[in-house]
Amino acid sequence: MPELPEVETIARQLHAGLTGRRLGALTLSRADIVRAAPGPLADLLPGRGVIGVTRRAKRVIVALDPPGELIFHLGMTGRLTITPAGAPLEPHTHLRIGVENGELRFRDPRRFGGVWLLAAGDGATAPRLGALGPEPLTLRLPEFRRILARRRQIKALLMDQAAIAGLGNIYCDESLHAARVHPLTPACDLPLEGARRLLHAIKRILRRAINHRGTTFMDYRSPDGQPGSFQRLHRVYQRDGSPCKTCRTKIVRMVAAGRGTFLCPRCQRR
DNA sequence: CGCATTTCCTGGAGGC
DNA sequence: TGCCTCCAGGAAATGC
Repeated sequence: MPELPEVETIARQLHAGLTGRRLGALTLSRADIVRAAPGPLADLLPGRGVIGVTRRAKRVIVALDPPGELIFHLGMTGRLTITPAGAPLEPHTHLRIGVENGELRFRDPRRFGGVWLLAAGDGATAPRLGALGPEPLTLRLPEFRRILARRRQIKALLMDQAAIAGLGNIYCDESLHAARVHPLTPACDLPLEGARRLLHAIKRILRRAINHRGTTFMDYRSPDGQPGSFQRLHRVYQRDGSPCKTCRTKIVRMVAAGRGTFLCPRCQRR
């Protein structure tokens, strides 16, 4: 499940592998993964150059010349790889684009992900590419406090991409535990010190996860095929029944914001 | 407004 | 071994 650190890892590798290359032949095996485009990708992409690859929230953005943006959202099981030409085709490969050193491939078994081709700057209004809140890594405390100023469960708020963009279930739970905040706490009930702790925890955990190339539980691999390793440093996610690494109390699982949610009932009191 | 539920989709896990 | 059912979840839509 690619969240911000995984998408950052993917974008960095694609940037290294694609920048300065020209896009070639295109094969689209499942048309419905293209969520928005001004016309057929096969007419619009081949021949264009790649200026660079960046990340915004959980999206991979390929900047094109002539100008435009090819955006990938990976959903749950989406994977982007740069594959040698002629490598065996893996199941659920929906899109292939030739590049000089091989092929950019987009796979996504569950198809929660998708592809957008946009004129530069059109990102905010495209269908199924909803508005995004600020990036957590550069968020400052006063703005974070404004975001928190609502009577809404803190977990639901952190998961809402329109409030803060890029956190998903894993890093949300890990951050709440590190900051000792219960997931059901109304956001506006967090005192100044709690908000400061939570923001610092979010940033620290995201940075450390990026350094570990993200978390791999099942599907996630970066474009070079390697798994991440941050799962070894998880303190609550998927650890229900195991002792809290801080206080030895058993980690419990509950449902919050419609998602499996892991917490330490002692470290994270209501 | 906020929260829960449903929808999309497949592979993996567990039951029998 | 082989079915069957259930369930995970990012994000949007729907219902209360």
